[in-house]
Amino acid sequence: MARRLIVRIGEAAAAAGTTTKALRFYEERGLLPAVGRTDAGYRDYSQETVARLEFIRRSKNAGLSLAQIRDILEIRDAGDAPCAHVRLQLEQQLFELDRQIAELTALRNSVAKQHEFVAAADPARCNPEEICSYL
Amino acid sequence: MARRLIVRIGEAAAAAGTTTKALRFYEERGLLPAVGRTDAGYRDYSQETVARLEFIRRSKNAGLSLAQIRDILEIRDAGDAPCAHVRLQLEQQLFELDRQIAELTALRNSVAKQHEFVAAADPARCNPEEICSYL
DNA sequence: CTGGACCTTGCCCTTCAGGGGAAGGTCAAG
DNA sequence: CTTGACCTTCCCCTGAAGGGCAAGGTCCAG
Repeated sequence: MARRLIVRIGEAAAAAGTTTKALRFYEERGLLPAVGRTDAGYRDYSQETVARLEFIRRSKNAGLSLAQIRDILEIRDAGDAPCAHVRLQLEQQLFELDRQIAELTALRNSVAKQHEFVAAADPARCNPEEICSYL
Repeated sequence: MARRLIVRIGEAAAAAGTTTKALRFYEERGLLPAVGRTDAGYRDYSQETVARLEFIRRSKNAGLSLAQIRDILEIRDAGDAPCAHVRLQLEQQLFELDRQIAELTALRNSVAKQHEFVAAADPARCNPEEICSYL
């Protein structure tokens, strides 16, 4: 049986489209389990871990935080299907995104109004004591 | 002529609805000019500075950064009306807000789609090797 | 004259997801 | 044998806008 060559951190990082720094950081944050080591102390990643990195990348694309991703991974590691939890996370994420969008939109409208005023303004009528009357 | 009593930092902060820490920070960042001191070294704020703090608060409400606010203040301090610059800042701010809103909206739509899938999912059909097929 | 409320500077801490770089060990090729 | 490309841990830095706390000085009322 052809034992797989070891997968060093740089290789795993490149395969996952990220950096060695990120991989160590994920490990520290509990997203990657304690990984095997060579005699010299080099990390040796399995194919499984590489798949895990794929998952992490997809989750990040959905805007999940590392903490949220870690929670999902923990459920899967406990042997359960994380579907229900993932659904909850996505619901919260939707809620949060809606909140942020609403907040930014409100700010945008307010700023647009101020911009209208200042665009129509006569600098000579600005009161220096207010610094700028349109803000 | 009744000389005004000194306005200490705590008083000025309270009047502006902020904290002493913020006032020292603004000074350090160049938003407040070097302020008068009493013999004991206490800062003594003038009525002008309090008006300046009002302006800073209004600008922050428009989502401007301290750096942007400082630039506007510098123009006013140079003796010019900052209208044109303020208009430019507001335009950039609008542009930036639109960009952020578009980005969040795109993410929201993508997440909504994933949520739909996971909500209709059968946990038994989840492939453990992918962690979660819906992310 | 003493207590408490205020002020001063200076220093570290916070969130997030790593990045940069030092000091030192290891591995394969020439 | 050496060189260069890897790897290890450790520690500090980023950005925004301050917050918290310590050690010490000051002001005012009782």
